Amino acid sequence: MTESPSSPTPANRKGAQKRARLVAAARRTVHEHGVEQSSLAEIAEAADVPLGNVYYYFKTKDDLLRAVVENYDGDYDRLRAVLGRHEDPRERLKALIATWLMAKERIAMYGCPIGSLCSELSKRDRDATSEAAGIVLGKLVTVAEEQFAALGSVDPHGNAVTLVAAYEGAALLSHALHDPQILVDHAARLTRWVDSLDDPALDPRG
Amino acid sequence: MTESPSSPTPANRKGAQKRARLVAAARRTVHEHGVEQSSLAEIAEAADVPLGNVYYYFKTKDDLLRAVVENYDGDYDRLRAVLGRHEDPRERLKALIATWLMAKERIAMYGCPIGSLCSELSKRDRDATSEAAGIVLGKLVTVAEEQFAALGSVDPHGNAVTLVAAYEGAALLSHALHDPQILVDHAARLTRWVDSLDDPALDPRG
Amino acid sequence: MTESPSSPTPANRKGAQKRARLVAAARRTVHEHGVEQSSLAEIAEAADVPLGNVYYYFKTKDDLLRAVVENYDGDYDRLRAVLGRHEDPRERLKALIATWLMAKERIAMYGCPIGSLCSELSKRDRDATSEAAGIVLGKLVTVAEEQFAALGSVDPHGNAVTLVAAYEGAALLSHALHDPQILVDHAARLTRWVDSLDDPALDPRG
Amino acid sequence: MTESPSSPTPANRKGAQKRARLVAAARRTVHEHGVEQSSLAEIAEAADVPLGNVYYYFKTKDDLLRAVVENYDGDYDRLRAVLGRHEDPRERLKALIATWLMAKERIAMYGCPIGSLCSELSKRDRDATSEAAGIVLGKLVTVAEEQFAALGSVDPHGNAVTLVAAYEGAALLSHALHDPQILVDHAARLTRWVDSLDDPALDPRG
DNA sequence: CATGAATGAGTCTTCATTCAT
DNA sequence: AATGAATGAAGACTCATTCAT
Repeated sequence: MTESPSSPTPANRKGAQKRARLVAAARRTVHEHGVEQSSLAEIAEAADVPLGNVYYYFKTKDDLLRAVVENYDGDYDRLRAVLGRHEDPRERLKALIATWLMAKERIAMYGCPIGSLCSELSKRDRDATSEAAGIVLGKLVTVAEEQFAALGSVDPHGNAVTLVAAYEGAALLSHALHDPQILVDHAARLTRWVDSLDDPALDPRG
Repeated sequence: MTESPSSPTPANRKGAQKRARLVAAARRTVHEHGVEQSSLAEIAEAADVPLGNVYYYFKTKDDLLRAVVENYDGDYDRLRAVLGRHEDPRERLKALIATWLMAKERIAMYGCPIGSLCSELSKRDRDATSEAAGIVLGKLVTVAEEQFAALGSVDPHGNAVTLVAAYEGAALLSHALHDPQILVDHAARLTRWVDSLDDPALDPRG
Repeated sequence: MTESPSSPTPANRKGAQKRARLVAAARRTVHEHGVEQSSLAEIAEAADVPLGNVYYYFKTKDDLLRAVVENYDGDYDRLRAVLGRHEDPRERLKALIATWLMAKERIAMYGCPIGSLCSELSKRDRDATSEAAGIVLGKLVTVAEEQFAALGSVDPHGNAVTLVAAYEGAALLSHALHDPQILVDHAARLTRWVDSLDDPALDPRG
Repeated sequence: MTESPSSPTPANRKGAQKRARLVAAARRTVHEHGVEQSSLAEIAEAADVPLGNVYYYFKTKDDLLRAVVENYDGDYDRLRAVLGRHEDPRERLKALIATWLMAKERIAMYGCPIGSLCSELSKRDRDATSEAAGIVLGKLVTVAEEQFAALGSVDPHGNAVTLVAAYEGAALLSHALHDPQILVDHAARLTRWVDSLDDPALDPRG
């Protein structure tokens, strides 16, 4: 074996599919049951892959978890594409908030996938893995920051952190209290905030 | 074994101490290493209690976790006492925010103890246990809500949820990005917000 | 759990017995089948201990192996006692050689237990463990060295190394060729050599 | 698959090369890491042969190990050629001893390749394989025996066994104690012994 | 009440070997 | 002949829980 097929070429179509299936199954299972509660056996079965075969694609469980994080990372490409449809940065921010709303049921049921992944991975030893999730969350901040900067915000980073923190907090509460409405209300509030941003006097960071 | 000594009388002082030591050790260990990473053996050792003896005080690991949650619940009594020192509800809210700041190092290192406990317990099977943590978080909302109500807020619950969510989100980001400053900044922002509340026109929920 | 019972006190007689049984079973199994071929399950069964219980006494397989090495180390106390029965160092050396002869059948069948353990452990990663066996072999050299020194040898260490090497080599050949006679012949040769030592002119190292 | 190409003809030059590469890689890996620690995947990668392809050349791992033993066996042809350069059998024996000295660093690091292979293979089930290594060691004895016979020794076989055992023992000790000097000293001692052989009175075998 | 010891199901991981193409 | 992929049987190790004393 030369190397684990981290980036499968079109040559091994079927292999790439299986790998993708494993990552998808892991992503779903980990979101629903948590990192420690998701055994490789369970993930393998969900992906319809024999347990022993998992190790052909991922050397360790941490390796698979890293692939899951990378998979979330890949979501940002799609997110940017969605945001790109809007000219106005304010609209882009509102579109970002809207994406959270779309997943409100799953979030209320299982929490924010990235937020809880960060939480759980940070409690694991392997450093590389636990850092990865934080980086992904950092990218979310960056995406928001770009919009705030385009809006001419005085403190784009601060605004972005505020926005993401508000979302993560709402997701956590919504999950803890089993109340999707919290997410809805928060999304509305954040949308209103974004709408008010052209008036610097109303910036809550002001 | 007749019954678990949930409320130890003065008769078994030593027993109560042991129980308290176990809960304290579990609280600390679980915060630092996570629920699944904290074995009963580890907790027992940290509490200096023989492993076999743990089961006299707690029938199962879930039982111990529930006691930890109750222990956090007990913190509210102390919190109310602290807040009670101030007449002005606005000062009380600011005192609440200040308590978060005091723990900023541990929070940046291990996350909000209650928030991450909620997250982790929700992924466990046993329903009773997983609910418990959410209730504690709900109480934090209630404490804040009381102050907002005293302030004459139009939507005290909404304000309270906003406040707690902002804190939990900031804690999560601060933890994920290893940056205590995020908590500091957020505390300042929230304090400013509370200060602005006497003018209903500035309520961001307005 | 405070600590693995590395040195069981008389208090836990039964536990100490079990531990000893495990070490004895491991010693036998490892000698006969080799380190890698001896699974903990096999050893546990040979010791009549449930597999899961093994880990109460030894945290890892390496830990158990280390105990086996220490067990061989303990043999030297008995060996010294045996040698102590003789006044003349020459007689002691001959007694040492005689002990090898007594085990000739097992040696021809499975090799020298210490020699092959050294060989096998050196191929394992964990340093502490692989060093241990070498130390035991070193002690055998030391025991011999003391006798050569008492004999007034010019190079007691060199003589001791020669003696032990001759034994280990004979054991290896005897094992590889399935011929206990090699050990017998070598023992005779070494005995003759020891007998000739009073005459320095005949020292082959001379 | 028709038959394993045990003796590859010029027709499949490339195949023969691959096979040779596999044996060489296995020989090196097995010497350094041991039989059980050397996985086929590791050997295949060291030989730059795809794992799946190994089984075209060797039906099983034991098969490959047998080829490694045969490869050591082939070394004797070269050894005889080297010894053949000397007329005097005494010189030949000294040349044999010199070959051991040349490898002293690797021997001190990993043990005698043949000796440890014998040790390890004898612990494996498959009889055919475990015998093979012993045979190779036996050939070494034979080579030495021929020289002793040519010298007119009274007990050429005994002398040969003594010589090889001395070497194997020295290799084992040198390896166990991480001391190449042991090999150097022993080589010197054995050389002196060989030099003294014309005088039967000095034969330590008496 | 206390506790050293036991238990057994479950988890990750490795690897020789086989198979489909 | 060649090879990427598959497979399944172990093996080491963990841990909540129970038991005997």
